[in-house]
Parts: sequence; C-alpha cells; structure tokens
Amino acid sequence: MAEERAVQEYGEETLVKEIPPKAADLSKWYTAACWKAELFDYTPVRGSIALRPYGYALWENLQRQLDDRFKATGHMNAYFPLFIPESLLMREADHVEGFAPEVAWVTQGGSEKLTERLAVRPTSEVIIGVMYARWVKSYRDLPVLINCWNNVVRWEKATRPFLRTMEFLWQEGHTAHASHEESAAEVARMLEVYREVAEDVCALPVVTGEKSASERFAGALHTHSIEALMPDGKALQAATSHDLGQNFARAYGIEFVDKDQQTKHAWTTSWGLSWRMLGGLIMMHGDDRGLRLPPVLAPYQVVIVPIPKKGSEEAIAALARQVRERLAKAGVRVRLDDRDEHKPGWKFSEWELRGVPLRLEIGARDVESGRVTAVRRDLGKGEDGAKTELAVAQLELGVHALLDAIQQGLHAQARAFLDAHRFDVSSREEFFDLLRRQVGFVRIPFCDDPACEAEIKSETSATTRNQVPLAQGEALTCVACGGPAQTLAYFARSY
RNA sequence: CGGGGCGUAGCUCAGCUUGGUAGAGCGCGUGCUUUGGGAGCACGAAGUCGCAGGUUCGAAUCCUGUCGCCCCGACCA
Repeated sequence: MAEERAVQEYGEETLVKEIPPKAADLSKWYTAACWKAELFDYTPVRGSIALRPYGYALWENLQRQLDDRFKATGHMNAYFPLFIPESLLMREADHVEGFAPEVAWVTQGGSEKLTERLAVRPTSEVIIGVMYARWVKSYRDLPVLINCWNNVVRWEKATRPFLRTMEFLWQEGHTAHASHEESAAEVARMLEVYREVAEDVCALPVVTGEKSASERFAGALHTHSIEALMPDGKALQAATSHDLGQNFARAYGIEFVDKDQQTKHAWTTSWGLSWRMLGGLIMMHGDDRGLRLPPVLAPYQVVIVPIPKKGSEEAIAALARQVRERLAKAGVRVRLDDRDEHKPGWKFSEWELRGVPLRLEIGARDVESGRVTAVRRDLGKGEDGAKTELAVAQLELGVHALLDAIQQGLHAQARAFLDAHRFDVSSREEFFDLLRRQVGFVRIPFCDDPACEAEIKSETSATTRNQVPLAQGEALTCVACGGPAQTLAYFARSY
C-alpha cells in the first residue's frame, strides 16, 4: 500500500519503497534514507538521536581518518569535563553572549539545588582554558596540542538527524602557542586537514575561506571554514578552525614566561568537525535508491550476495566464503550476506539502500566461469561499467581498483555539481537574483561591511559562507553596495 | 520561537464527519517450495489508538491541555 501510494505520488520510477525520489523532496528523502539505512533512530529525547551500529561504524571510520591526521600533525587526545560552572563560563564576554541562547543548565544534583548552576558544555574552550592556565608556565610548555573526541549539547529549536541535533558527537582540537605566527599557522594547518578529509575521504568538494564578523565563532579573532554545497543549492558548514587570538588566554589566565623573560598571554586555537559531516556526504552522494557511501568510509566496502541454484548451493557457498576470506585478508571490509530468508533481489535493494559501494554476485554461472559479477553503486543501472566481471584469480586487484574508481567517481560527480553551481557575478541584479533562486555559491568582490551583509541577508536569506582577501593592489568595488571591496566572498543560503 | 501538517501493530495507512469497545497491506514467527532485481502457499503472534484531564451509561472518535515528529520561516559553532 505504501508502495502504491508512493507510485501514485511520485510516478513509476519510485525505486525504493517509502523513500520519495531525491529530486522530489530532498528533506524527506534525506531523513527517510538515513532512517531506512539504519544509521540512526529517533529517541524519547527531543531533538536527540540514537546512533545505530551501522551509523556508528560510519562515524568510527571518519574518526579514524581524522585521528590519524591529528596524530600525524603532532596532536594527542585528552578529555575534559562535561559540566562547566557558570562563573567560569561568564569570563569571556563575547563567548557567553554567543552561546547563551543554546546552553543547557544543570540546577539540581540528587535532591539538592546547586548553589552554582552547571552548564552542559556547548563547546570546551572555557574549561580547557582554565586547565591550560595550570599547565602552561614557560615557553618550554608550548605549544600545547590537544584534541578531544566528545559530545556537546546545544539547545536547538529545530533539529534534523546529523545536520543539527541537540546533542552531537564531534572532535574539538585546542592548542596554545607562544606566538600569533604559530597559532595562525595551526589554524591554517587544521583547516587544510579538514579540506583534505572532506575531499579525499568524504568525496565532498568544499570551498575554504574566512568567516565574516557576523558569522565568526563567539570570542574568536578569525574563523575559517570549509563549506560544502548540497543538492538544493544550500551550503553546509562542514568544519571550522578558529584563531582565538589571546582572548581566551586573557579570560582564563593562560600565561607563560617567554625567552625574553617577559610574562605573556598564550595564543590559542580551536577547531572542530562533527557528525554533521556524515549528513553532508549522505545528502550529497545519495540517490533514489538510497545512500551511496564513499569506499574509504563505508562500514562494508563490499557485500557478497550468493545466487543459490538448486544442485549448486554448496559450490556457490564455497566460492562466496573463499572470496570473503581473501578480501578480508587483503584489508577489505567485506560482508557475506548468506541469509536464507531473503532472495538475492531483496538483498540487492537493501545493500544499495545502505550505500555499500561494491556488490559481488556469485551464482552458478560465476562458479563455472571462474569469475564473479561486480556491480558498482556509484553508477546507475545499465550505465557503462556499472556491472563488470572479475576473474577470481585477480580478485584482490580487481576489487581494490573498483573501490578506488568508486571513490573517485563519487568525488567527480560531486565536484561536477559544485562547479556547475558556483557563480562569479559582477552585477547587483544578477547577484540578488541568483541568491533568491538559491542556485548555489555566488561569489562577488565584497566590502565586508556588516550593514551591507545584513541587507543582502534580509533581501535574499543568503549569508556569507566564507571569503578570501583580494590580492594586493586589486581595486574592485563591492557588487552589492558599490563600496570598496575587501574580499572575494561566497554567498549562499545555508543549513 | 511563529505558520502549517501529522501521531492508531515494527512500517505505510484506513477507521473519527454521525461515540457502541480496532482493521488492511507490508513486515515478523513456524513449515514447505523457491532464489541472476524486493518470491508463493498455509497457519500464527502482535496495538496502554502519543500522554493527561474532561464530557458521556460508553471515547481511537467530541472538548481542553501537553509531549513528540515532519515541512516552511526566524534564530543558530
């Protein structure tokens, strides 16, 4: 009945029951696809999701990719408290003001009312600032290069799985340095790590740059971001890297004696990436049949579906097991779906829905020919190269080559989309028109004046996503207001 | 936080207008036959009708409140 209804509503091309075509309703497609793929489930807690094993596996893979890179750039992991006493939070004025509307408070412990409220961390600059003040005494203690994997809480009014939840998983890096040169270099270094992970791991092309004053992290000197573009033309901020200057060092007393025997405030940074990134890559890569996961992140890179045939069951099962063992030994995350309760066609649909990049079909024909049938998830049915045959003798080579091709295929598709939806304009009319039509990133020479930015926002709902400085000596005028341009800025509506 | 929509079995929904003690399809369990794109038959299990009040002899149905989810906007690292 649900299928009939879906066909009525969306036409015959509906491929998966209970998921609308992606182009028909991106929002509904997104939540349905994530849910049907069993990445998450709703909970009795408003705005808070349960991350199911398949979703957690995806997060773990992203985590590992990031963590390896953090370690390679000299960072170590640590952990800090969930609760932050109110009096501490109050010390950095801009920071407090920025986060006040979304802080959750603990006012009671057991049966006793607390004398001082505890904030549930919306981010950890405050508590980490306090601790760094204890740990840093000399220039010899610097730099401090620490990352945290934890959860934070922000009292959100409107929530969506992964993209905006009240509680979410992320990492937050916090570093302290002896000079602004060093801390600024750290901010740039980590932004580059995020860019690389987005592009090479998530297959998600992004634009990088600096946030405007109105979009900046509360309490930061500079905020840099990577921004991805979603299929509906809205931007998604996928990660940020903040130059906190000496603001937090001053507020929390991170001081050190430098080589010149002067006592100075440290220069700190923070940088974060959350499970929102998963939402971004799902929304970007998915299609009418469900998720399409990049092989580097997919919990299962390969699923083997045996095609039983009367009389050949044992030979087919034996080959399937052999293929599984060899791929596992070759470092491939592989799942043999030998469940008896579903037919092959059902399994095809289910693993496509869940985004497995490569399916190997093994039936009687394959056993006889010494080959297995390989079907790529990144290409459509019947598309050139979507279905190929791999010689069992060269199994590992063939699978690795296909997984690489799928990773690149997804990236290429997303890149093509971004390139087709990124515009440089020089007339005010065209600028406002494109923004109102929500076509993607629109880039202009920009004055970086908050008043001009506010006008653009009220007219179009679009905001600056990020921007880069104009080249030295380049004299351009702001496309929006005609004033002297300071930057090249990307505008878009955003998630 | 404002506007709109929706909460009935695991899922998608019907039933509500006109109150009389709950249904369908899919899924689930058992058995047999099947298996190269969501199999067939038989039997079976499964629902505090989101929650709390109220009206009534009687509420899934009417009234009030409340919670949650979805969409659009505002707000928002």
